[in-house]
Amino acid sequence: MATIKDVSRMANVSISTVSRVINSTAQVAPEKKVAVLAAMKELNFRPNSFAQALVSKRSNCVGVLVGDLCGGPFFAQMMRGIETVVDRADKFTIVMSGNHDEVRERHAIQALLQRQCDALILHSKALPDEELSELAAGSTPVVFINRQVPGAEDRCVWLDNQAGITTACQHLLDAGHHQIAFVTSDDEEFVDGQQRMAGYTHALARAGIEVNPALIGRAFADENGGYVAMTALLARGVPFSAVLGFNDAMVAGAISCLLERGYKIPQQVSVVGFDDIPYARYIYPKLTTVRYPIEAMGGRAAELALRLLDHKPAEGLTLKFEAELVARESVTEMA
Amino acid sequence: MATIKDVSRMANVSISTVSRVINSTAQVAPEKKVAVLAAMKELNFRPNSFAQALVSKRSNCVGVLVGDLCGGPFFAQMMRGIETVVDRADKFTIVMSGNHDEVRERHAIQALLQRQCDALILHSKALPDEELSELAAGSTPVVFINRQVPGAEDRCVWLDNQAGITTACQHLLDAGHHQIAFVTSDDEEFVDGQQRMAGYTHALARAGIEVNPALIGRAFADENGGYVAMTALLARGVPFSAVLGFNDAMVAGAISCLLERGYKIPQQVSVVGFDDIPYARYIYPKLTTVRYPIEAMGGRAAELALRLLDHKPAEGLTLKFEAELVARESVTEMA
DNA sequence: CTGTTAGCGCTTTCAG
DNA sequence: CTGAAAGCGCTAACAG
Repeated sequence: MATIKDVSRMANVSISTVSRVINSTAQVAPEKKVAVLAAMKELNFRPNSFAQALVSKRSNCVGVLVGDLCGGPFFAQMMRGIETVVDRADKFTIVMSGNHDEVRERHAIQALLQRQCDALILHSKALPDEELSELAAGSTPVVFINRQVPGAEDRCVWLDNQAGITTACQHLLDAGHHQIAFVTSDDEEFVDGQQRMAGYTHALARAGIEVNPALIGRAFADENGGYVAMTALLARGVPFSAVLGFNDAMVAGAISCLLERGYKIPQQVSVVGFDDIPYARYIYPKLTTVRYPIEAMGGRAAELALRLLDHKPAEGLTLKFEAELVARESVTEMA
Repeated sequence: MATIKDVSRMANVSISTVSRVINSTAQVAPEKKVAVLAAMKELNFRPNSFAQALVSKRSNCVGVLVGDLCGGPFFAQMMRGIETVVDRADKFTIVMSGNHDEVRERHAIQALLQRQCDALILHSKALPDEELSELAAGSTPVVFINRQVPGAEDRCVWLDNQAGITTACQHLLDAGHHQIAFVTSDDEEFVDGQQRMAGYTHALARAGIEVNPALIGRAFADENGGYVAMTALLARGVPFSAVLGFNDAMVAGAISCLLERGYKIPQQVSVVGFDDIPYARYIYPKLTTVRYPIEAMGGRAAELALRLLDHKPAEGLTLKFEAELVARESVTEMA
């Protein structure tokens, strides 16, 4: 790789001058500028980003902690949102997976910090609030996505889970359903789970319906879990005309289970999911769901991070997002 | 951030000694070692990776070019395979998306190179062979995944597409099907498409069946394309008892179309896909498909890259992979 | 075993 | 407008 020295030699100028044209950090005589540009092209020169980072104390990288890129399209979409805006700012994104594990999340954050990322965007599920707010107090700007860290509310981009489920549930209520089963996560510690449960309870309460515990199925929040939870629900024999799901994945599993047992969807049971994963429209029948605007949220988090690291004011950036209903074919009016 | 100097001062040793304990690059008196370790912990010292990279000419990063992390689980799984082995080697992975676009792929590779990645793993679809082999001839080790670059065969990790489709098709043939439709990509330039088409033709030929062009549906290789292609196929009115798909996504779309029109699957038409995406088992009915071992392939590519950058022999690493049949419920014997 | 020293490639004062 | 020079934090000879 050619260095700045090679360029300066070939262009017959000092390295400072080369540096100036690289960074347009000061005026340079047009003729010299031309010579430098020519030499750069000739030598196929690319400034060494490590040397730049070392001296300028800027890596031009924003580090991102995700759960698991393979767990579904969720994090991939989030990354797309982030990358789009980071890219536009001519910076890089560097990702690490925490796999929802405390030790690994901590390790990943350390690694990101050691790489001197200029800012961090964290989707941490496993780390305690204290640790996170301590991090937020450090010198590197940190923004949290999908989590409300006490004391760092102005750095948290989040979705109103409760309102989202309420929307979904209301849609079912509006269609005349009263016996609505809820298939949800079995992780009691999981804040999203609590909030969504609250949304379900809230919507029902508003409609004057009491929650029937027998209509709540819990399992791991993936397709298989949805299948398992639905199997258990069916075994209880308590009738229901609609199913609300913690997420589309669980709902896909639940639908599989229902279909296998000969239920007609939506004729016999209506179903609504949460997330609007890309496959939602290819599930049979096309899934009515509530859209998790994760890509937009990722973008917003990135904008916030960029503002913070530029010491620009971050006012005017909306941090709270809402899930909107996407009506497709898995819900029908009660007879 | 504390520097090596701070540590050396606190531990009353020279920076060289600190460097030695950091890298265990030479023996250090036990007492001093203890002192250094203590100081490092006390100061929460993390070596500046840019300084390390600058002087040692090693970034400990492997760069990866993917198509689009959001396009489905494919690249995410590939990344998981890669990250697992890169992580084990205590190195980092840095990803960029090329979005199957020539200009962006080129730009991403340049960016990766400028970041002085120690090695590159490329999933390039858009760049011409020449450009790729030129890259491979450069000083940074490059391995290609999912593409056979002439002259760099020992750096290409690939799937035998033709054999995979042949396997899938044979499964249908074995079940007694003779009229097998093929729903495939409409991109004639696309090598994978050509190879899979060849596999279809080959399997049929081997069974003494002539290919009927009216049984081939082409469209963009995603779910929507599958829907479109199937619609067109049905419109032609040529009977078929089974459908083979270019990938699971297309097949999901095709199934949607069939189901909508009241066809029973697999009773009236058997279906087999290609890829075994995670959702394959949640598609209704559970999809019989052929597994694309992309995670394993990613891992293999990473192993190869690691060997290359360590100048270790790469013999013994299998570069060619085969897709294996995963029989589920979307195929049935002909009456 | 240990300290001194010379850079890695680049940015940034500071004098001209 | 331009060049010289001083580092950024670290590793790797090279002498002790």
